[in-house]
Amino acid sequence: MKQMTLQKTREQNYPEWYQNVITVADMAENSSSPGCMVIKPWGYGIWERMQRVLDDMIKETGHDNCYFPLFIPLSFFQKEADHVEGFAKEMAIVTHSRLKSVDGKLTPDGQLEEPLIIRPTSETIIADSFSKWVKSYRDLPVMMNQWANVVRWEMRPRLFLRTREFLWQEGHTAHATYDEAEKEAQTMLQVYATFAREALAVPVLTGKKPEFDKFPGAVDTYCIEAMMQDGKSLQAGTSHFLGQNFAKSANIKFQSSQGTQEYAYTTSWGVTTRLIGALIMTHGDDEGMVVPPVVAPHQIVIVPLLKDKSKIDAVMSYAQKLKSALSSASFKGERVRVKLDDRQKESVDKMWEWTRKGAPLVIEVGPRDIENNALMVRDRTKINLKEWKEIVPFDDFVSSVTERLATIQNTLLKQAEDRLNKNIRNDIKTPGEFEKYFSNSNVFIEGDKPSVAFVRGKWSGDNDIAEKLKSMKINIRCIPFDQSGTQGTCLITGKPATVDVIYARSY
RNA sequence: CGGAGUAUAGCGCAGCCUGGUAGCGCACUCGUCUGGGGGGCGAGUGGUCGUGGGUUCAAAUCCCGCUACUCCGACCA
Repeated sequence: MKQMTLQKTREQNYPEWYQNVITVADMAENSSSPGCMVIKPWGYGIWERMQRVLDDMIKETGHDNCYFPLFIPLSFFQKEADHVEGFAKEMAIVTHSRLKSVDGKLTPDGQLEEPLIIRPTSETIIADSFSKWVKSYRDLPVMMNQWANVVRWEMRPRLFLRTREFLWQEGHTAHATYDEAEKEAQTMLQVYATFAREALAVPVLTGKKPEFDKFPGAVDTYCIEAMMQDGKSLQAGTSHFLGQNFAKSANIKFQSSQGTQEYAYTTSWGVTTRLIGALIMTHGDDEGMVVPPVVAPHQIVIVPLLKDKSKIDAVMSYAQKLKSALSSASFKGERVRVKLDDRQKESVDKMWEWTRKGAPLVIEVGPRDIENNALMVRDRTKINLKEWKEIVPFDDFVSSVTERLATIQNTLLKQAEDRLNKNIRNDIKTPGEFEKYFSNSNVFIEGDKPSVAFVRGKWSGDNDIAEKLKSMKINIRCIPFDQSGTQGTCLITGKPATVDVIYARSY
């Protein structure tokens, strides 16, 4: 008899299902500090894997890691008008430096001359350093990245998707020319798209944000957008071409080869722990989490069956033998990550725990397997099929493990890709059809299909449609790079239009 | 910050209307039988019922305030 661990399936209530997955996979929980999360080992392990893979890609493209302060003087934000306006409503501000006891109550004391902002993003403070480092065109480009935490005082937090404090990487670069900086912003967006696809098995659309939805202070904002299982869009990464805006406000100036003084062109780009949310909503199922092998902290979990006490030693040494046999196997250039779960728990419970956590392969080994020199292999992506469990000869498993992990990674990508491709409507040509399509105000899943997903259609380019979009609860997610160039009708205004955009509900 | 809801054991809930000294399922501990799709049987551990006040002989229960959380909106990665 199958027992449901999740309280809600995706079809019953998608937002609750999302929370349930995080709980049953033991990835994170709400902290007693309001709006903040505790990232637990399985969730943090996934983040560490993301960091490892992406960090290599960032370094391969010529960037170095460094670290800038958590505190940013308030005045720095005043230097860039759009920037301060964009972030003003969500800042945490340090105004005091100590506590004193007043009538037994601890009260802030030692007011600071100038308040400090806990960084919501680091453009201003990094630009300040860049201005000291850059004197000559020979000092350019400067290509930096930092892994850090940031704080944005969100009103309605949701684990991984929107929390007051979150972890991210933020890259910041400065260049001598417009073209070079623009190219850098594009390059890093492609790095993100490749990372999402190949490491996370999350296919994304790439494009540019419309003018009214840019990063505050940017000339252009590029983004990768992923489709969640409920058809909503999640911005999974952004890359900004900042032009000379921050260079001018922070005075990043250099002498050119012609001897003239010029302002640098800067970029910034980032991805966050929100990607873990993207992973859950892309691959999770009604049993829990499913983690793609590339980012799985443990790709293979060995669960020994130890109930027969007379055979504990034999089973454990057989499990150890398996673990060491696997240690020579590799996947995508890295040693295969194997966990032998020897905790004092019921083996069936351990098996289900790793299933809920989404470990790609769970291997059970027991007395029977020693006799047959075999193992029981469970492939997380086949949970609803008969082949979920499979008895495999020991040597066959060891020699096939790389291929098995590759198949799981590919299966997850293919599923996500199919969902993305099947749920982009290209055939909506008039405002009437468009309004009808999005008339369903609540997003939900029917069977395995979202009720409402993406529409690829025309936009006139008018920037004063924000109200109209808001009333329909949709956004222009991006202006895709691959434009068709065809003529058509703007789905919002009804005017003639040539620009293709992606319309969708979003997180 | 606006709208709605919730708050009782680690988790999910009942009890509240009609006040009388705390209950169920899962989890956890011990024993036992099981054993590769989430066990069975038996015995246990665990709660000043979110918080402050009021009514009452008596409050989880009735009244008032506060806080937190969840969902919907606005805002955002």
